[in-house]
Amino acid sequence: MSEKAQKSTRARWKRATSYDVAELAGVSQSAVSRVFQDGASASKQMRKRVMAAAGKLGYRPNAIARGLITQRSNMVAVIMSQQTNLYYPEVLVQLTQHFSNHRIRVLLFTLKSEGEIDSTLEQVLQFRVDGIVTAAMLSGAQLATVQDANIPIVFYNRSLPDIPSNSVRCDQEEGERWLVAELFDSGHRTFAIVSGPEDSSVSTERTTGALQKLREKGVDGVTIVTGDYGYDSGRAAFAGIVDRRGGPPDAVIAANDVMAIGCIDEARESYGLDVPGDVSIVGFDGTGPARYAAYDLSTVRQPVKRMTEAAVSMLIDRIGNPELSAEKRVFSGERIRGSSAEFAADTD
Amino acid sequence: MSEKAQKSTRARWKRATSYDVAELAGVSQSAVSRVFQDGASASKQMRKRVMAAAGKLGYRPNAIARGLITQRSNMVAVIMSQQTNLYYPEVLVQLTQHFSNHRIRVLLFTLKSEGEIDSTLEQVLQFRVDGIVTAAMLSGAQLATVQDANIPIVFYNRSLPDIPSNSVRCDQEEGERWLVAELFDSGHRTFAIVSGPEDSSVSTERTTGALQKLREKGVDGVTIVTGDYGYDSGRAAFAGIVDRRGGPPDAVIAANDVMAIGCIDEARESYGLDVPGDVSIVGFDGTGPARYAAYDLSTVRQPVKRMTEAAVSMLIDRIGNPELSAEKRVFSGERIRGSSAEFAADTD
DNA sequence: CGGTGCATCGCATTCGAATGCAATTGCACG
DNA sequence: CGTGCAATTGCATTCGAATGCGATGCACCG
Repeated sequence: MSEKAQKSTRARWKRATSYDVAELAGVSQSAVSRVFQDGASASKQMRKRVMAAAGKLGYRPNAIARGLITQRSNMVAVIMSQQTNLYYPEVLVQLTQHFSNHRIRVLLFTLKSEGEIDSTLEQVLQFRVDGIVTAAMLSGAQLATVQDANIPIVFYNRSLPDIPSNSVRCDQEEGERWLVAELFDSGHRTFAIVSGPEDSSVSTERTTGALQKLREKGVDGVTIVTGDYGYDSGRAAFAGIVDRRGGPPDAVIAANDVMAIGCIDEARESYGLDVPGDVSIVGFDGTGPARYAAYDLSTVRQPVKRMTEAAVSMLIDRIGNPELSAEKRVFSGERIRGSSAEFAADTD
Repeated sequence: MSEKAQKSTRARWKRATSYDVAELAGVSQSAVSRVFQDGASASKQMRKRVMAAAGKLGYRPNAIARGLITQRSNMVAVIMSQQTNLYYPEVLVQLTQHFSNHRIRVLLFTLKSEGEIDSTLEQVLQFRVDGIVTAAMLSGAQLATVQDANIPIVFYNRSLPDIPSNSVRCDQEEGERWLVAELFDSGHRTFAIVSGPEDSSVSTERTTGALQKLREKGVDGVTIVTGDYGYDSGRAAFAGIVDRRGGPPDAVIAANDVMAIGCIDEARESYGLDVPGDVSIVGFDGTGPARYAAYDLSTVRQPVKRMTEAAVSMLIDRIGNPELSAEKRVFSGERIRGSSAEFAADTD
């Protein structure tokens, strides 16, 4: 299996090409090409001869060369902001899995900051990917660039309002409205919000949803502090809230689970508060740690599996037929009732 | 920016090529090619003319075609088992970042099971990647296949003993020895181990390291149960341990942080035990949740940043010079002393 | 036995950019 | 103003596989 010197002894090793295989098998290059294709016509004995020669030479079709002639790279770009990826590794894995079922590979692009998008997009376009899934926001001009290049694109968990584009997302606002309603109905009256980074559209939506319902319920005086989705920023945020209000609110609505956990730890450790006895804290995402017994968060779980499936099939449909009109798919999150639901019993 | 009909009105849209740009600019295709290269010679005015024409046509060099002629795809494959990726999303992000600094892109391959490696490897080879980083184990034959194809490969957190190959890893055994020593020296005498899946080489190494030190200290009667690196399996494992022993041991050594957390929750919730008062539980990895105040794990943090940097530079060196001999780099983990260190004070 | 049709195969061309070599230009200097 | 050298530029070829078209072979039918 590991025999080396097949051609020149020392000269730079060259990989076998379809011509080499053809020569050894005594057939034409076209024949070799056809044997390695799915729907191509080749006789049984031809297959056998070619495969034998190919095996002997360790030949493998060159996907690069194939892509050049077929105009299909069989690669899609997945663009993720650093944050997104850290909190939803699951998304990336699932996308990759689903694409691979269609014999499509994922070329990964991560962004340190939003400013990198332009240069990243340039790279994406150069690699002639067949499509794009982006979990980072694009400007209208950037989207236009992609569309000019005729590359199908699907937005994951974000969408450009009023611009025809494909997107798959979880209804963040609805989820927050539900969380707030639960809290209010179980007796909570004073609220604080820990939002994500300013430039996170997901965070903006969540905050909007929460405020909507709070206004509807007639709650005002809501304290809002900003975090960065990280644990430490959650702890800092809770301290900031207590500081600004001169005491803890009835409930804290964090933009994600990790910050919610940070808030809980800070409340318990630094302020000696009972959670959820003295203060209720809710998160969002429904990722692993939300289930840990020490926290048992009320949260909203995104249906990642169905969302990624949807994104993949939407993209693949559009790769096959670029004329398909734009479509936006919105999924409801799954409501997870954790310990904060006990608040009512404790206080009423 | 978004003007469409540049050529034929309805006919299938074709992307601009270097020939189109050359024609519009009134120069040769070679000139265009050279303008879009780094070290190529082209006069200032040539650059201006070409760039103007390119801008007008929305031209972008085709990385696929370039790869065909230069024999460099500027892509590397990263292979991860599903598990690895879920617990170290950080690794993937960092690898991608570092590679991108060298203008190299990551083509991602994830494995549902070990059985998929052969077909995956076939894909990897077809895409003519310039190199491979694998966080999944390869058999000797599989490694030979890759080496026959002359593709540099670096193993991440695993290595084939006695086979010359490049690897970067964290010294799992050393880390476990340290954890065990700490536990023993602070008075713990009875132990249990929660290992990872059978086919995880990382788990095997960790268990080995722990058993080494335990034997050295003269401890026997160690209960070993198997988990799958997940939270629930951690909880189940702790229950299994208590069941098999007829009571809790002084300390539990989990193969990763998540299972350690599962053990803690089970100990506290289902058995009413005080952790770390009644039983100490340690993990491994030093990922986010280990720091949460409710757990405050003693663990070993892998120096992910330095490890990924090392993997990337090792691979890039070997892409540039395939003759470089094999090298194995081993990093010590960072010892993190959590609450289990308090055990001594509580019991002595 | 001649004719018809289908499956199979080879030839030649194509995809888009890089590059060795030769031709040309530009410039400095004597 | 001629010579020499270096920087530019164009020409032609190359990378490796896919594919339209024509040629061949074979089976089957009347």
